Amino acid sequence: MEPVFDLDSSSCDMFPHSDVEEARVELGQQKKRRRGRARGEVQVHGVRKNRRLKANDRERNRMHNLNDALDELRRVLPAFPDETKLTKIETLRFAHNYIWALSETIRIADLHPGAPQQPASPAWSSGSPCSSRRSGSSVSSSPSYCSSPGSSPAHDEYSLAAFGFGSGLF
DNA sequence: TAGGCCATCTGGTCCT
DNA sequence: AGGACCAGATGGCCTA
Repeated sequence: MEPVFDLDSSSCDMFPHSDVEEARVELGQQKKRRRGRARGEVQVHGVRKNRRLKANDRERNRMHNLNDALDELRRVLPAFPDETKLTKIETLRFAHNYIWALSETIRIADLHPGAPQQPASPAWSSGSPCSSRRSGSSVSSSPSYCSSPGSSPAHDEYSLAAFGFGSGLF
């Protein structure tokens, strides 16, 4: 039922256009092969096709910008030695927890000006957010992640666990 | 091989 | 009218 188009071959002549080929070459140069739904699955012609191709281009750029922003976010988050890159959802959740933990640090410092403070950026000596993330349990279903706006990621302790360390990421 | 993650395409909707 | 944003669909890559 589903039309099959081989994107890596030139057998798809639904869009036998040079701009398509250029995009393919460009993407290839960018180390990423074109993936996902085959272009030309839905027939579009003339001006409409042109608009579609431009819209695809913009959408691609938009997603690239979004990914760049995510990379920026990964860079300012505490790094993990020899760790693989956080996934998108992990990055967002970790950032959420991290911000919360920093806020807590400030709050506690305000409450107890003289007391020694936990470092805002603890040394990641043990555990990692990724060590368990690909081992069975889904990140998105992790029980320790709190998505409700008013509550904290970890209510009863301020520790690495607050960042999602230890028992799964979040 | 199944499941997770991701890039891309696509059409719809909203905004300028 | 055209661009931005969004969600669904699709299929490739990778790991357990």
